[in-house]
Amino acid sequence: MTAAPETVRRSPTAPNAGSGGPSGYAKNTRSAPATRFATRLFEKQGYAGTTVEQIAREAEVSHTTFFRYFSSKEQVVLSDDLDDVRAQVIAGVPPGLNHFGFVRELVRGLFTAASGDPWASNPERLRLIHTEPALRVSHQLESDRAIYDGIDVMADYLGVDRDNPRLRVFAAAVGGVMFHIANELTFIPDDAALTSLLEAIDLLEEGFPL
Amino acid sequence: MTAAPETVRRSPTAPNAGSGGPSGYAKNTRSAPATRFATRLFEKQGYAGTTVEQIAREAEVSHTTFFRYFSSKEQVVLSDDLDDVRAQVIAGVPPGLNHFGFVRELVRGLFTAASGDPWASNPERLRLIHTEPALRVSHQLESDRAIYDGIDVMADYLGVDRDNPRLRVFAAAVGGVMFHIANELTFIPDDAALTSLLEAIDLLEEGFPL
DNA sequence: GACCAAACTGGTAGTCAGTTCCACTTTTGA
DNA sequence: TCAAAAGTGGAACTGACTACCAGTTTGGTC
Repeated sequence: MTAAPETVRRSPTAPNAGSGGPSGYAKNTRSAPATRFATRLFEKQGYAGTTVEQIAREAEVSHTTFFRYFSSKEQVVLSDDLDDVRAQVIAGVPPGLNHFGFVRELVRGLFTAASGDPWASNPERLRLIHTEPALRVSHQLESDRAIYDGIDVMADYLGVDRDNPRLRVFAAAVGGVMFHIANELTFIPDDAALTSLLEAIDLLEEGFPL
Repeated sequence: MTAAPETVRRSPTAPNAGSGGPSGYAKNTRSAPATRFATRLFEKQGYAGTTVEQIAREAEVSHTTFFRYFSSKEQVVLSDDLDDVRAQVIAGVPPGLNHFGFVRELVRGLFTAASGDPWASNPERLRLIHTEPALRVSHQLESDRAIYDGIDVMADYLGVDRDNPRLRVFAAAVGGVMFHIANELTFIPDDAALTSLLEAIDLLEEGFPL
């Protein structure tokens, strides 16, 4: 019955902000240092082999404080600060497209946003998400939530009912495909990766000839 | 560096087998009692509100023993004994179909198998998987693995390369769609549910007209 | 500059999942 | 019948995560 603790993202003044030199990541300014230390430790000792205690020690905070900034160990890796950018991308899709056009614009925009952000496209981060089951699972859950939100947005955009079963199945197919490709690619977000994503959407539109 | 503990499924003689009366589930005979007690407790106290300790006590085993039969708390809910049946279904798909035909047969067969198994189609079980984030996520991860295996099977069946990107994207789309529908439906596995699944495949084949 | 409330912090002391180790008992089968 | 194999429980541990609480820092305000 315990309420699921939502992703904590308070706005404290600065947990230890100065102690790590200039950040280098566009990530949340406050929690960036812990994130950087964590990534370094994971790289050296593996995800499971690194304790929250160690991360906290490196970042020179207590583990209590660590959990004030990240709702779980996983969130050090998963969380980014792209929510606003994502919202902008969604709002910026030009009107008049059909469902495939809408999705293509969305994919292009979100991809560009992610690859422009050093933390979101950090290769070690992506490797961890790809490799570590716990991370992969949570990441997938978050992606699912995003897709569910996306369905509503797309329904409004297209002027169809949010419960339209065809739309929902369409979104599920897109989601499945995007997620699959994101996991297949070693995921250095370059042009080739974007091309793969868009070609997959072409396949959907063509009804999957083999 | 700790190796991920694979889903434990030993074959012990009988952890407490007699103590619960005749099973009623087709589930693994040995672990069935614990499963049943667990389900009952989850129903009463919620998933998070029930400790492994309590389940073990109800089943009259130690918590050590509990973890010998289930690799995690989640597995009490998730695990089933349908692996053999699933393999039979896959092997039984008649030859000569194209990729859509193959998938339709597979869905039909797997659906029938699952709905014929009292534990796999147990409504409380499905409700828990649907409701509890941790369960939902692990379940999805397992399904992902199944789809990856399915890709290889389908590639062999169709006589195309296992790395064929079109095939892989196709499988991902099918997986996404099936999973979505399985989660949308309150999932009493009746004829209507099977129809929804098959109609979703039709949509894929038609290239998603809206 | 003194003062107060709000925001942050670290420490302690939990709970619970999951693992390891070991000694003991039961089952099995030659 | 007796030894190996399989199964079990207990104790002790690790690590994520929470609740509580007392102390410090910060940001206005007069």
